[in-house]
Amino acid sequence: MAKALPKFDLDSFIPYRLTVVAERLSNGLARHYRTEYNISIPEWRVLVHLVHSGEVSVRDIHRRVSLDKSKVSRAASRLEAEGYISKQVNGGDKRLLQLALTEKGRKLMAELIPMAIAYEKRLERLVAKHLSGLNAAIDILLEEET
Amino acid sequence: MAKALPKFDLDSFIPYRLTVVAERLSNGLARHYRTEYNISIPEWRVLVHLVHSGEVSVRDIHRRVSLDKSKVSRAASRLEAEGYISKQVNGGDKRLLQLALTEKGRKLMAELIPMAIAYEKRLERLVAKHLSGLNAAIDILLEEET
DNA sequence: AATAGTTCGTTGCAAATGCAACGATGTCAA
DNA sequence: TTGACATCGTTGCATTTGCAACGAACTATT
Repeated sequence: MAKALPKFDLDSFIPYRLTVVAERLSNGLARHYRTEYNISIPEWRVLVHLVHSGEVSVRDIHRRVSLDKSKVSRAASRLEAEGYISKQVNGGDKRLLQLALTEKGRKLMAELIPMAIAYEKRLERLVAKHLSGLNAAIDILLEEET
Repeated sequence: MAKALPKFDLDSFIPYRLTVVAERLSNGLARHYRTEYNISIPEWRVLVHLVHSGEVSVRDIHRRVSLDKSKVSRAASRLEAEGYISKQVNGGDKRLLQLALTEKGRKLMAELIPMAIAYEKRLERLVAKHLSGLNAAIDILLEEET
């Protein structure tokens, strides 16, 4: 006879639930700008960061938007190849890059951002009643190390 | 002159926030059972599903646990190679497999599940005040198609 | 019984990922 | 100045991923 294992329900397990819901939402949004603009999620994050941040290094982005620096580097290369951003070495510290949106990149974001905002508004309407609880919980979990 | 782009803050963007927090929590937990037992997240999900589900096909797990069927298939192969689960063809419908925990697998889960429960309790304590809002919001987002 | 269509699990493959190593550059102390 | 050490962005590489295609097995219609 096998001894009984502790009861455990994956469906109510917070890490699992968060992963599944995050995948759904990210894919839902990514579908929009992936199929129409051929932009991946790492690329999207880099672009977003550049919108309001002037000239910025790979390291800045890496720290700021939760992306491995190799991801940032590769995303930046693709974006530069597409003409959405410019890359140049910093005058002061030559190890650093200065990434910035090009005009083409700015035009792209002028389309993508409203789309993202609309998506977000829709989500917020959906969870309206529990939005503050959701955000408070996420904030707590994000502060917690590990 | 560049025209101003719409204001957009990634840090308050729900899909982004959920992705980051989900990654943190999953990695936090996975570190435990990856380094000590060499079990990946897909493997973990398969195992969990088998605990309370008797004999089950790849398709069942795929649908139940939000894993691509190729992921389930590969996870199952690894778990079988390690001796944690058994695989055999269903007598009735020979396309289907019957996956089941072995005794070794059951012993493994007798250690992993309490660890997961402890982790979850800790998370629940952290967000205690906002737990119901968090769960309600996730439920809503999960129901929503896309 | 034969055919067409569906579903099962596996596999091939291109792309993405995580991580460590690397060269180049910068910092700091002796 | 020199040398040891840290940091920047890139790259190499093994692993994982997502997706489509596949053979095998089942179903349904004729």
